[in-house]
Amino acid sequence: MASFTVENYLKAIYGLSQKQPGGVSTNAIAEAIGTKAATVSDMLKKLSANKLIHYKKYQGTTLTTKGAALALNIIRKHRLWEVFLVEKLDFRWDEVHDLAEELEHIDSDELINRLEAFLDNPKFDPHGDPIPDKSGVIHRREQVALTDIQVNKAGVVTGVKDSSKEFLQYLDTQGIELGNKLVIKEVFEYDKSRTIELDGKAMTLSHQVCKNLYVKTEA
Amino acid sequence: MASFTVENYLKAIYGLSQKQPGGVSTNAIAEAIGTKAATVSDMLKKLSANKLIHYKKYQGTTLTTKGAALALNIIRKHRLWEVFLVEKLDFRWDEVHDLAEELEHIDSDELINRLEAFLDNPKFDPHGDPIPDKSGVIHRREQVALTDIQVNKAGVVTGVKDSSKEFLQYLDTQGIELGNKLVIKEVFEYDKSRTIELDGKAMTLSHQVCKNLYVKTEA
DNA sequence: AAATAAATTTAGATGAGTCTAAAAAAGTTA
DNA sequence: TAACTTTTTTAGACTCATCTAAATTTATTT
Repeated sequence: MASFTVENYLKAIYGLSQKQPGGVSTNAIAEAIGTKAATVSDMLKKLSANKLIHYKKYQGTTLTTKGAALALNIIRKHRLWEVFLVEKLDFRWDEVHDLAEELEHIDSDELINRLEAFLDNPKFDPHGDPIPDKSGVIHRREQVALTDIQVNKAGVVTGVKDSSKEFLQYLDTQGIELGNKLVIKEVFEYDKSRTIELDGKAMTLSHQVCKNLYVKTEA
Repeated sequence: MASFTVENYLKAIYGLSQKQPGGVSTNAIAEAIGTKAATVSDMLKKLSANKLIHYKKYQGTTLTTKGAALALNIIRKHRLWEVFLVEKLDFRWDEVHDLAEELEHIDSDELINRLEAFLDNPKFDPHGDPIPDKSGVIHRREQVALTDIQVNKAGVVTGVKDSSKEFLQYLDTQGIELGNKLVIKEVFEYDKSRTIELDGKAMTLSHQVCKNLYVKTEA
């Protein structure tokens, strides 16, 4: 079995390669994991020897099929545990990340499959991120950032791009949560802020907020 | 926070000191943990330096108040997770030990307290072992081994002394589970086996089985 | 293209937890 | 009590994941 540490590297590489397709840089991994580039360099050699990544010195790295499968399984576990924490133990969506980071390393497919069934086979985690199925397949939702839809278009809040505690708590203060229906009422070119109507209430959201909020529009 | 390894040492020392009061020997710990005496010796020095155990070279060891509190918290987590696995995820009582060994190291009192509430504050785990409360207090049940009750006495099965997979599976084959009512019908002095009546069915249990089955008798 | 800057890798060291082999202490037996 | 056995500890070495400092490669700028 991959160690705790190896799992974290694979997860980090997966996450970074999603954000910016192409090889992932050593420095980026170091920053994501909170370690030094030298340490990452060492580890990349080891991961490569284990056929978990494709790696050529100075060239950046990508996951192999095997590495990606492991990463997806960790993400699957992370997201299912998050659902458990929110749905069953009443944690808030901004509280569950760190706990899920621990729980995701519990090593048992049987456990996670039963947990999935117990949770009624959820397809998305509390932040709207899709949960990979047993084979590692992710069904992505068609969703766009609030910045990408037109005035008078309506949509349903389906997820967040930034799932930091700070952003989630900000959304809470505004009463914005997954499933809310909203309509873009006006776009201010000056600062790219938008006014929206959410559950009948009007409010203004900054460009930064709109960039990080995903909605599904009706056709 | 105590490391995974330190937690396992404390748990092992706690368990061994319950079985045989007095100091716990280095060899016993080594066997319990599946490591070598030399390794344990090293670790005992470290635990002692951290004031988790009382330790004098060649003398055996006991937990300090601090060490015992940590051990009890781990046992609390272990047993609550076992309840979760059996009650919510439908694992059998012989399947949950190893998973709970992993889950018990998840580091969050908030998590475990919420889990406890979610499980309706169970007082015993699936093997009948008592669950320490938030302060580490264990409410022991008055129970005795089947070997210690007289012919014609009745009792309710409340726990097992041996919670090995093998013993639990044997009990399953005999249809014996926690909560069953039974009466001792006869004791054979020859091999100390007993015949009992359980849910109306007569059966014979060996001395070894009787030693490892706890019952609560009516007054 | 040469010089400079940034990113990456190598080299050598550290701490945690483990091991084997050997030494020392405690316990047992003749 | 002397000899032997068992238990425990010490000594020295190994692996994993990390670090800092220095060297190397790649990228950028003039």
